[in-house]
Amino acid sequence: MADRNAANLMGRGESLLFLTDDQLRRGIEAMFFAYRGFTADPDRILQDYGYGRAHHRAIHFINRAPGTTVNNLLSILGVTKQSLNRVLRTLVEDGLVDSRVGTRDKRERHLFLTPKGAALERDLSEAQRNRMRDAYRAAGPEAVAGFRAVLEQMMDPDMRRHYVDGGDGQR
Amino acid sequence: MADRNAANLMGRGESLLFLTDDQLRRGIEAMFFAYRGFTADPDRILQDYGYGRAHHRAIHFINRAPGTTVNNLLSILGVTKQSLNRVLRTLVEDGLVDSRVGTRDKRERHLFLTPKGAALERDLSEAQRNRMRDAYRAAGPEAVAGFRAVLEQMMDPDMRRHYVDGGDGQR
DNA sequence: AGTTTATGTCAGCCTTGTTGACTTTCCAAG
DNA sequence: CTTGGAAAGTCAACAAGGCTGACATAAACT
Repeated sequence: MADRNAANLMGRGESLLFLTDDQLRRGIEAMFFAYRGFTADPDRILQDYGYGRAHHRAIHFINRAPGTTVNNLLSILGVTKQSLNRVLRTLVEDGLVDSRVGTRDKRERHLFLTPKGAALERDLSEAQRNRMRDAYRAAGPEAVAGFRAVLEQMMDPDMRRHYVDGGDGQR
Repeated sequence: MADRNAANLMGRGESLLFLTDDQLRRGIEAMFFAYRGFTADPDRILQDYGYGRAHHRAIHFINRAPGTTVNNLLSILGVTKQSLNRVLRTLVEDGLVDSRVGTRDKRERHLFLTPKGAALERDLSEAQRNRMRDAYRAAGPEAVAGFRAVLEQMMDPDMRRHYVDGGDGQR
């Protein structure tokens, strides 16, 4: 606690990186402010439908891995099944998600977006992609690799696997 | 909508960046998973105190700019005063935050961390800094610059000012 | 057949966001 | 010196989306 401005020499032979507390604080605040920007556009769209971020997340990952089970979704989203169920139920009721009983294991439900659900997904992801693309463009190509590298390190190790492979369908 | 895998040539003469929908999707998911990791450690600590993320955010920005007013905090946090007030009230009641009536303008309240509040702040920010430092180290120095550059672009423009300058105290 | 495990559902609670209505305190302009 | 408006705070009601606990059903394993 005495030497709060300790410098750090990186072992990669590339350059000197000063990880002062103030540098780290800026990184922390950058995450906070950027995440707000990141979710702002979808949030606006969702409001028109009476949905929230939880619905967006469910729709996103069902779209990425059609036919995924509820349990798989749970492990990705990191919420309780009760919490997810509430969101899923409204999406099924509103005809955005199709929930089909598993053939191999009838305990499971396989989830799919209906055409209506896929339409909303496109709206949401297009807005988010546009924001991401603009940020990438303004920051430049080298920045993108660094961005992804740091974020990947910031994840909990368990989550990294959901991130790297595209997420299984119904195997 | 026909050409979903459109390639993008960056105008910087540096390199070719392929911003496919899949590349952008990975960036989006990286943000989602990384933000969870980013908040996981503080969330655990806060639970012991019966506080939530809203308390953390208030404590963080009061620490960064001691003597800041409620209104300034509102513009940084982007919530309603009723929402912030509830959080602030519990922090004052619990003796973590000191709310002093302004001398120049007695309508304003200037906010400070008490020693007890500063202690919790250190706990929280130390955990978060450790996570950030580890991620930086593993990703390497070049990555850090890119990380910060992309995040800065992802913020809403209004927020960038709170990010760049350290945040005013009582001017 | 009976127990255990996996999965999904229902009910109720908490935090933290929202809006709306209102009061108090104060500064500053007419 | 009065009045208009900004800053701060309060109360009430509500919604989203976390949580835990209790429970139902299907499948799997003795």
